[in-house]
Amino acid sequence: MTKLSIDTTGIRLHRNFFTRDVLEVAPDLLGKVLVRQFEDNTISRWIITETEAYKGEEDRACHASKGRTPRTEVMYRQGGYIYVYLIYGMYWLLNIVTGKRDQPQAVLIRGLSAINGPGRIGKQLNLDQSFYEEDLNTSRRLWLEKPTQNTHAYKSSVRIGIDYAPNEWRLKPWRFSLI
DNA sequence: TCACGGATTCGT
DNA sequence: CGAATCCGTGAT
Repeated sequence: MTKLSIDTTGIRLHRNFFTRDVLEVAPDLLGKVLVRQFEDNTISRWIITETEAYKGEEDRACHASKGRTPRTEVMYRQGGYIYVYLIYGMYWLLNIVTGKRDQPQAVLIRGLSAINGPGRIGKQLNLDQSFYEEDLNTSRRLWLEKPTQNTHAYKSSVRIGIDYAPNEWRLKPWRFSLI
């Protein structure tokens, strides 16, 4: 007798979800599921609880404000790629590229269920430079899923750690978190 | 080739 | 509040 199994995993989010404007995608990522398959094939899932939007060359808090460089190159691709970078020589921060091609945007994943702080996320997920430009559509080690039941309520506030940016950009309420 | 500073975190 | 820790960036 064959036993039927029910697939309880969510449905992977694909290109069209990420190719929208970052200010739509950043809050929409709240409640979605980040999935990491490690080297030993174990799979972990977390709910995204906090994000920040970085939008275009005009946004002085966005790395792309320095233009197209080897580091920011991936942000100019269409949505659905991973942008990781090392900060303070210690932490790999996880970003998701959004928007259409040549619209340099990304969402910083700032909080996950049970993991607070972007630096700790990179450590827990064991991220490194090899994740730069990882394709969320096809990757077997990192992707996102739409959960069977979603959460909606969230709040917005100002972004953190960007005191170097002029007030016009520093004060944008582009940080989103589940309530 | 060099100097600077950062989308952070932790301990004092 | 200061240290840890190192690479990308822009200037020399």
